[in-house]
Amino acid sequence: MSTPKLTDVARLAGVSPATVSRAINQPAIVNAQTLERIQQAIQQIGYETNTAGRNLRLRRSDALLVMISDAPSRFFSQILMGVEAEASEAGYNVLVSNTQDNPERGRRLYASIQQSLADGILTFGGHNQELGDLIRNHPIPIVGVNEHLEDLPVPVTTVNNLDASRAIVRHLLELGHRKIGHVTGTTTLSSGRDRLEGFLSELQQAGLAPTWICNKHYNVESGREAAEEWLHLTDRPTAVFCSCDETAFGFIAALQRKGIRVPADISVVGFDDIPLADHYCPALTTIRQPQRELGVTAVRMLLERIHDVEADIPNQRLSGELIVRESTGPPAN
Amino acid sequence: MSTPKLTDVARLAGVSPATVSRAINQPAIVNAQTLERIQQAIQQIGYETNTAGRNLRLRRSDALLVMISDAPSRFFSQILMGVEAEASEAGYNVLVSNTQDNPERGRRLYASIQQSLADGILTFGGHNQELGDLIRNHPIPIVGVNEHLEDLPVPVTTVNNLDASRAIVRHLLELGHRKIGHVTGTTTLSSGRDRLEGFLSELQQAGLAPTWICNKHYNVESGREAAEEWLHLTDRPTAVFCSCDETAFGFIAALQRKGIRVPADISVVGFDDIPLADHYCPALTTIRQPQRELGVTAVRMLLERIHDVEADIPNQRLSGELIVRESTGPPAN
DNA sequence: CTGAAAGCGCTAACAT
DNA sequence: ATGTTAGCGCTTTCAG
Repeated sequence: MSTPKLTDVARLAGVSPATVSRAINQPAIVNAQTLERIQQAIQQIGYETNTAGRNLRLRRSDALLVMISDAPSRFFSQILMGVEAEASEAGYNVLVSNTQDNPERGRRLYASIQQSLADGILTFGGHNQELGDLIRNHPIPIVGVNEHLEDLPVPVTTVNNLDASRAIVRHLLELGHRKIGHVTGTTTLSSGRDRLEGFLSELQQAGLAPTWICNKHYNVESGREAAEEWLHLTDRPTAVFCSCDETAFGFIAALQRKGIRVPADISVVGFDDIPLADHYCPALTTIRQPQRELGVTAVRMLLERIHDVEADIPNQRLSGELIVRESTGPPAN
Repeated sequence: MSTPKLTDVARLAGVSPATVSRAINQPAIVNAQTLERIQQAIQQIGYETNTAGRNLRLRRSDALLVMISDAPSRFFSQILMGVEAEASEAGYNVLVSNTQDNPERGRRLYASIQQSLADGILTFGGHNQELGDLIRNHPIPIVGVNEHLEDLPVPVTTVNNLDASRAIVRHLLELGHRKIGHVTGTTTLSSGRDRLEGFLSELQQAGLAPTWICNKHYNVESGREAAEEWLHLTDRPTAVFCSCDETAFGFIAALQRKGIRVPADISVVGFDDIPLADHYCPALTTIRQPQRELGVTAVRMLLERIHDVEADIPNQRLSGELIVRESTGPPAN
């Protein structure tokens, strides 16, 4: 005998299918004894609601779609755990898809919703033109994570990159540094721009100009490349804010290879606080991002959006925490 | 007007719904001109197949479920990318779920299949009793990744941990090391046991006994703890094989903090080849795991399994590659 | 090669 | 409080 269905439960419990459905979805409105009988029948027969049947009837999917880019290393999994936990809590499944870089992306996203493959979409990273056009024409439940989606009417959750970067600069200033540099992240992404802006504005507020701005991306290689540049600088900054931990590691490793000591010769700060940050040598001063919370928040916003696509949902800025470790100290002379 | 359905296309094209269905699913058997007309109608009206409707009818889901544990850092995302790519290629969606540590896991897994939420399951890491009982009673399409599922009749794809570990030991022997130690991974996992076994067997073959076995887990902290132990050893190994890169980093960092130089004072090897390995100081000698390929292979096996649950699918052992970098060298004296 | 009809499993009016 | 009825969108026999 194949998988039991609602009808089987109904027959066994001696009630109509509709009552079983009610017992499952609105137990409150069904007679206590009947409910009891139905629940026993469900147990006995091992009944499980068929998702396809329910979805077809309800015209929804109980699923959230997570769009990721091809570079999921940057604490993607941590955020995903938060997403999964919160979605699961709310009775949603999590679909993962990687068409981020596909030009056809916008159309496919929309299709996912339209064909009730997913009830809402979480998108990591930037966007492309197609997506923009699409969202403007057809409001679909969609929320951005980590990065702003330019001028699109899409609510977004991010860490407060501006404040965090300012805190870093303040920390370095307090240590006595006056010549401070920044290895940027990807500045086509809002996080990269915000971190740069925070860096610049706090410096400016202290009446200082940046000693060095090195335009790079969020990865280890960038750190190594930045180190090469730094070594050739005539006026070297005594402290450098790297836009993410990986970049900081690449930067530090390349410098150490040349005999430069951190923090004795140069102070280095990262951003993210990946697990390794605390165990590097030197342990890395950095910003702790609330990764899991980012995921949780994103899902909450998305669920609101699903509930009411037109709802005005404000962007959420979660605060990062400065973690001071060994990689920063007073300037050399 | 709401989302167009098959009927709308049919009406527009002046054919029956059945023909439209055929045009979509078996274009070959429908008249070329009719097909043309239907395709135009689809374009015009912007039709997308409704997944729930199709799934209900076909009693399947077009989805694969990925079960993950709460510790997804260990190159989880990389493998997931491989999974996503291959699944997507085959027309499947990827669901992510995190009930790994939940004792109710087995039941829920089975439910996922039964209620056609997913057509098959990919499970990362070990298993629990419930899952075992379940699989024995109800064969469901399920494939393991990275770790063997004990004595369960579940095909598994892993890197060849034995051979890789042997290659590491051989490399160290060739450098002249005779006192070699191993910081194990989690030995309740098959990968941890296999790496240990490979280590031991290759040493034995060289007529040597292990100088040091330190029982730990796959994380950075383990590396730090192992370093503490190493420092208190009276007979210190001149080379240590850490069961993963993160452990190696934690180990190296803790040693460097005490003024021990790698590889001058001690050689260290990792396992995995995470992006940072090449950019650490010293760059880490390690085993490169074919992460993406692991994901791809797992999906292929799972699809076979879905096609025929009883099919006899052999385990796949992918080979790892020894990458020699700076963290290993000849022994001190 | 195409159409008519039935039904996958479920839920929500509407009726009692 | 429960049953009856209809139908979500699709595919697939079975006829023609």
